[in-house]
Amino acid sequence: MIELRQLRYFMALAEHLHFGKAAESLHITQPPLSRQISALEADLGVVLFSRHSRSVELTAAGRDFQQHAKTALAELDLAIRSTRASARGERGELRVSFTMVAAWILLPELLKAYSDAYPDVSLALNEVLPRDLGPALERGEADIALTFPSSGSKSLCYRALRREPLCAVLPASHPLAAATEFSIAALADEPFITFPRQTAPALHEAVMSCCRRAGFEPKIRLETHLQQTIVNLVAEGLGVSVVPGSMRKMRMPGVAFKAIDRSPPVEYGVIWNPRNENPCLNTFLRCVGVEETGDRGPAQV
Amino acid sequence: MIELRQLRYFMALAEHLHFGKAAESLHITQPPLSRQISALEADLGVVLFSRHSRSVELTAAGRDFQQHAKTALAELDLAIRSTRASARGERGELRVSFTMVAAWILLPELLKAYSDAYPDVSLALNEVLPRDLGPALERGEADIALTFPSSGSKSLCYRALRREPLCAVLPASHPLAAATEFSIAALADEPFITFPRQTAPALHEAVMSCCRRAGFEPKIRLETHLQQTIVNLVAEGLGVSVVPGSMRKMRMPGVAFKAIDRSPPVEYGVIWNPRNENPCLNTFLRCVGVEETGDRGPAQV
DNA sequence: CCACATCCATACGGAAACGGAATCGATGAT
DNA sequence: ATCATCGATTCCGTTTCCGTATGGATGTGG
Repeated sequence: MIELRQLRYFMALAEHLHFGKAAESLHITQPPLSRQISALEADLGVVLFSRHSRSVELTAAGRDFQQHAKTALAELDLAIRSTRASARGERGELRVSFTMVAAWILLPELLKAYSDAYPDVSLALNEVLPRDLGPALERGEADIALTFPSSGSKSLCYRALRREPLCAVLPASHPLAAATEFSIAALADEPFITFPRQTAPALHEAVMSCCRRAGFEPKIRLETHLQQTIVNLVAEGLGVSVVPGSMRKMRMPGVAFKAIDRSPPVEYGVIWNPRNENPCLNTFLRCVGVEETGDRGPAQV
Repeated sequence: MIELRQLRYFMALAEHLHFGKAAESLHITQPPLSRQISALEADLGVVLFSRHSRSVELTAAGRDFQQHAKTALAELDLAIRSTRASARGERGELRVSFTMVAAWILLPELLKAYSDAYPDVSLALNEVLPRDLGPALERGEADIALTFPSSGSKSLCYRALRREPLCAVLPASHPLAAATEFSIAALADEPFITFPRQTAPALHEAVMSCCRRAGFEPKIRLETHLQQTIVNLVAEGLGVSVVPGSMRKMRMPGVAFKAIDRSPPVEYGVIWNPRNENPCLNTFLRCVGVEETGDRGPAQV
């Protein structure tokens, strides 16, 4: 059976066309080289070199073998370097799941920084509902999720990356839309558009405490999952809402955003599965400033 | 240093994802397989398989390595098969030199038969003057020559393949052109266009003996090397000539070909260098019906 | 013409690598 | 709790490989 040693020896001899010189370049002596070349020729059943009295030269078949062996060895070298890069998380695939809200504030800058630092990692983006992030990470269908803190499984890790205040959103036609002074308490009697609690418990709690602090319990008229759908419905005049401040970036016509005094911060961050062995996950976490503690503790919710 | 054995073992394990089954498929026991995989991982500095309690699976880097290793092994297999084919003369390059005259009669059928039988041999055709055939073969610049017998070097081999009679060629405007009865003796006083003797001694001798048998010595007006140039000059009315019968195929307007009674045959064949190691030469010779006697005797001239 | 140098092939001995049998340790299954 | 499964480890006999020394063929220079 042919071995790589024989190929390496062959390539050296094909280059030097002299057993002594080739052996020297391989840091071995001449007899082993002679034997390995003979063994290779015997395995192939083909004479690769014609040994004349004063010269060694490649046969036609030898030149053919040299061509192919060169590409085979190059392919093998590529395999080694590529695999090492893969293991270092410098190449491969990272599957990023995110909710639309996170996309507005976190996604662009994080992905820009990461793909600049690791251009050989292909990014597979997938926007999902907040409630689907946890299961996707658990099942290994995604490597990292960008969203608010999740009350998901205890086996996932979470690190906060950004905080921002909430803001009220109301139809542009609403009397309060043009007011210079705004207090959330003014919305006490307005119909609210919110989302189911289990979709994003932390965000839901922030919205609720915002209202309670102003002394009222919101009257919920509609519930839908995605924040941008909420803004869309507000634009249609169906109600008002309280959403993360970065939703302003939507620049949706027909709505007005209003800052909320002493708004509780809503937090965004990354969630991942510590059992995930994708090396690109480590490079990503390092890139976004998460020091890997190595602990596999549960997510901080 | 990585060896092919490790790649083969790796591929088997990557396929079976079970050390016992993979070892069985390799006709070895499990311990050596474990060791070789470990050694491969150590050489790469990369963990290729994640061994869990009840399952073995490829890591991301392992999948990457599998991809590249597969193509590298395929390239190597291609190298082996291609090299063996090369050695059998089933692929490679055959450099065929020939004179124009041989091209009319020998070249098409021989090359058709050969390239049908050996489609992976690329043919490099090169038309040369007869006097250059021998040196080209001697210097290894050509593998085979199609021409008439050469008085060239004693180190070359020759085998006859075809014989044909000579024929006279004269301008269409010549009084003899339309004659039904023709004898070469009628050209005794015509200016002849021939070629230098050393260009093709055997053919030259045949032409001369043709005339002498008719009782005259040709009056040579012009000499040029190539037979078709001779026919061109005859068409211009510069003289007459005696050329191989297959020159009729030129269908040159302005000339008439006349059969010669009891013409001495002119012979065509192949010339090659017995020291030439190109395996395609052997397949070519076998293909055209030359049994290789293995003797390295001089050419039969 | 003969001694010599060059170069590849071959013979032999020690070292390293390999494969096989037995065993260990960990993990699920019954 | 017992057993079965599976990969890792240990130990040993065999094979393979490398290095030194030598052989054999060829070309060179005195």
